[in-house]
Amino acid sequence: MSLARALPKNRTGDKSAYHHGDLSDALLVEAKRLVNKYGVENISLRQVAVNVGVSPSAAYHHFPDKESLLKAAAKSAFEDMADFQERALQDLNGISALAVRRRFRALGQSYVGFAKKNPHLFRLAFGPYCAGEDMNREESRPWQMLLAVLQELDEIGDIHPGMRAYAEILIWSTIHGTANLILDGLLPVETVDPVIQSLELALKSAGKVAK
Amino acid sequence: MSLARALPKNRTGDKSAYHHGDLSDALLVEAKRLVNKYGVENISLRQVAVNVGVSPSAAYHHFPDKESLLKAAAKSAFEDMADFQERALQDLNGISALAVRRRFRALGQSYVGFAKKNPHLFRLAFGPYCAGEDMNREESRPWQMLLAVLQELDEIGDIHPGMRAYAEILIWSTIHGTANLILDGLLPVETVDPVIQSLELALKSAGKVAK
DNA sequence: TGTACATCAGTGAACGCGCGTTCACTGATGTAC
DNA sequence: TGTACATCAGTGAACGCGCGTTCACTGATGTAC
Repeated sequence: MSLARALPKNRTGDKSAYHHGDLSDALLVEAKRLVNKYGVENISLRQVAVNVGVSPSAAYHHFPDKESLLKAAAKSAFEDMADFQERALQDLNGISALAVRRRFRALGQSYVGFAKKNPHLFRLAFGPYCAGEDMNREESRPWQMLLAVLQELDEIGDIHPGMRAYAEILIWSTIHGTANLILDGLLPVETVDPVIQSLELALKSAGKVAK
Repeated sequence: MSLARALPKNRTGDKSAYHHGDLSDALLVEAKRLVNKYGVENISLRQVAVNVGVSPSAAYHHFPDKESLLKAAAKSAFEDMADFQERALQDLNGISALAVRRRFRALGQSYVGFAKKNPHLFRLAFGPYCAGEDMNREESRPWQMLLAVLQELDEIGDIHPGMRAYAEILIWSTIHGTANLILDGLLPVETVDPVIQSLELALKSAGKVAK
């Protein structure tokens, strides 16, 4: 019995189960696992199937082709990141200015934190397999979380009126850029805190921009 | 005679030349061309060689393996971007505050402009083939250009002392993030100008950040 | 409750393919005398 | 200037490989009567 075969084949643990039970999900999970380990360009449908304990052709009953599987994985990875950020905010309740600012920082830190912890998943979530079509910024959870925290930040007077309009986009770009540059080895991890602090500073008080 | 064979084989145009003349460079150029057309994960050493009019094995006299060729291409793509930015600054001389600010904007715009124009090359330049080892931020031309312009911006009083320390990193992160999000289809191209303007605003005047 | 049968979700062999790389080779070039 | 020869930079056939996908199949499941 091969190692791969020894993996559980279904939810109920029925050893002789011919049908997997939740193959669709199992393939997705294993695909993400392999992507995170080797990078999206280094994984094969066959490997995913074999690791799940199923023949490669079985996957075609659940996904029309490899690309579909990877797209599903990308979408799921994006949600994983949103979960990760949500967990980071979980214990930071409170309505004090201090609490609000802590939430703002946690949002940025968790964004970069997820990328650092799961670089290949992070790349998958944003790369060509997710971008476009059904991926909508406005409706994504990370975006919504950012909107909410900025709203709070605004309410405690931490956002200068002149900075309000493009605050979301400025912040998202900055944090996303920081995450990417860190993954590329072009910025050290330590830069994330100063960057976030600079953003706070920038939001709080801004003069008029010259022509 | 195949189409590929019809390509010029050397610099002097000698039709019957057995030796190419500058195969190393030709491979590099063609590799970049193909990457830019199909993305780095979709090109093969063989295709590069054939397009240049040479047998696949010939490449091994110039690069130990495919990875080396791609690394060289990545490095070259990065320099292409620097060239692109330099050209953008070329006609923006002058020492007036207005001229300085124009240069600052041009730097950001050309960064995103290059990415937009050559998305796959941009990704190659930053992806896993360039990151790390001999890629040094401090010494890279884009970084040096940014340093210079920020210095100028500082001299005309457009940078609040509190923002000076991390200005470079903040700006690079932001512009890099904007470029990436645009390529991913998560931000429209039009956001680049507001983002740059927000940055200017942010730099110019910043209060103290609360604890 | 038992049986017939349609449907679902697997198997496993096979396909053709293009890939990176190796190897023995050979034509062209440049240098020493 | 001519010749011998080492070196350089190509060729092309071959290697083994793993890939995505297809196909005819079959075991398991669920439903109608």
